[in-house]
Amino acid sequence: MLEKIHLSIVREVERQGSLTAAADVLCLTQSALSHSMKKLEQKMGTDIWLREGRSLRLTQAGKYLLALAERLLPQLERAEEHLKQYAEGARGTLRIGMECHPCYQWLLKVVSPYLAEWPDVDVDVKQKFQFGGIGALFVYEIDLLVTPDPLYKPGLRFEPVFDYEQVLVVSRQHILAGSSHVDPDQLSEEVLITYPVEIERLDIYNQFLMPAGISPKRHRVIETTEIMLQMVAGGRGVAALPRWLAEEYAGKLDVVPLRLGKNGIAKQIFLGIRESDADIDYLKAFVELARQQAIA
Amino acid sequence: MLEKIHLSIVREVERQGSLTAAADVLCLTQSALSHSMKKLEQKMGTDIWLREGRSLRLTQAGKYLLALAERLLPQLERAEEHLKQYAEGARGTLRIGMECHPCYQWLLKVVSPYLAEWPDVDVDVKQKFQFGGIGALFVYEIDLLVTPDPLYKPGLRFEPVFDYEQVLVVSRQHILAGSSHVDPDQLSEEVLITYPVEIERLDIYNQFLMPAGISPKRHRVIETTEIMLQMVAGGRGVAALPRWLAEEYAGKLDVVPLRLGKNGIAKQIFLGIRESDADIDYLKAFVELARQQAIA
DNA sequence: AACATTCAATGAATATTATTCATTTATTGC
DNA sequence: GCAATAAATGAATAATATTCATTGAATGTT
Repeated sequence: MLEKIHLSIVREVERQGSLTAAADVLCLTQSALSHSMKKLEQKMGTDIWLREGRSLRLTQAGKYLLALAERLLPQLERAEEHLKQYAEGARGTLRIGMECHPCYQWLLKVVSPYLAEWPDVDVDVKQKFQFGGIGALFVYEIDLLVTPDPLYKPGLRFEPVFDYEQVLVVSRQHILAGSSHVDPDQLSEEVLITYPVEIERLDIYNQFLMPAGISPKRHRVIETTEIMLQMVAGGRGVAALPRWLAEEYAGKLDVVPLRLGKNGIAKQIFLGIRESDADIDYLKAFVELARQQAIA
Repeated sequence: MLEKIHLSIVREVERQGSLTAAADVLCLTQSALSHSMKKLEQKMGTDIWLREGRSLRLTQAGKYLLALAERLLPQLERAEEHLKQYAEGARGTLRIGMECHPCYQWLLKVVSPYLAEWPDVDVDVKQKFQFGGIGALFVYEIDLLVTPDPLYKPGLRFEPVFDYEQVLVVSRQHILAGSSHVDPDQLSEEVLITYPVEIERLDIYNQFLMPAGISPKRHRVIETTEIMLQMVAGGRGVAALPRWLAEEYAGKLDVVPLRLGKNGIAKQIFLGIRESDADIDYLKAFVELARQQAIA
């Protein structure tokens, strides 16, 4: 009744702007699409498009179908790929979602031994999700979520794999460089460099600056850790990063880590999976490996 | 390539136990199913079933397809119904999920004026979800979630609609009936009656008894509010319920509400929707009506 | 051990459905 | 007003799904 082809047509017409153009992409004729959709409209008893002049505008029903298509087609397409992977003897693809910028460096350390141990599993890392990491897990967009922000909900399972301290990184020439720790007000005249994330999600804001009612002089956003640390080393600002990351770079660049507040900011990284995937061997193995890597 | 029919076959074979039986249900012949699946297996290059004697056992690829089928087919089926509803001039079905037992009584008060105001919208209430209410929202199993437990995540939007106090309900003959409030230790010799929910999710446990290290003498589980209150009135135990609910029954049954602890337990009901649904008029209207009802 | 059943697979025949081709109609831009 | 573009339509055809009739293998029965 409602078939995959209908969803494909609705999606492609939306992308291409016309039946004719969509037909080209789908390797069919305009006539074929027209007939297919006409039949569907008749069966369902409702129009999908309003014929306005020589173009089509989605009806409410059509919009509904479009949303359905955008949601289901990727899952079907992925399924086909997945089946072909099985055919090649591969186990599948482990799709990892990252909700935590600096975790990327840590992840790399886990992924390389993992790939060696599981030659028939591919790893794919995604960083952008329409509905956030949790949503991506729920809708099977990813299989594993790396996040500092776990969520104990039915259907999902989170496990801490790594503890670390979030520290301030400053240039070795910085006035604060020798201090045992920094207080919030010492940052009021600094340029703070962070990853491009909503402010509320930054620990240095909600656990350090905000409680003290302090704002930095300026806030700069930078995508990559390397450049961020280059900037810090050059005295262009300060950044908040995991201590292990800061120490790794301390050899190469003129940067030093500083404790945030007297007690420091303690953080954890969690791995989240769907409960129903809990006994997939190659997934379990990844979590296990991550935990070991964290200890080493 | 991978079509709806393949998913239907995999699901139905699993349900019926054989190709032949599945064929009957699907109004096709055994041969048709065999040919269809064979073609898929050839295209994908992987078997879906292992032929064991005269029966079929799913391969790993097959299990994957089964999971996909169980996930996608309901959405496709729902879509067909939905389109037909559009055809009949109806607006659609508002599927409400409930994660909060006593909310049911409250919901009824909102639903009846809503149905009157929106004659072309159907309302459907669900209470059981494989992946919890949040999961159900994410996978389009429901459109609206009624819960005391909101979750501010991208893709979802929660809104408080109703404040109330959670109180202890006891029989009018109970020794505590005259007290201004109850303390945790006064429940150590009581039978506590609750809805069938995991203990950790009950406020009376995690906000009242557990912090004090107290357990009730016994814990009984009852599905319906009426029976629960009948039991309480009969002196068979005590229950924790919203104050407004308790007061509603106080006229009919010999029960009295008691504050839990000196300050009482304050609760809120939230309505959650998908962000992408935020401008669907009949959904907005429901949330609006719920808020008004709460004030009245 | 023989026989009847049950089930899936298979190849060829057939029915069904999807797609194209050739046109028509309507709209838009020039 | 004319060319260009887009969708719809009906008939012809191609593609495909489905059935029919049969086989072979496994299971159950006497």
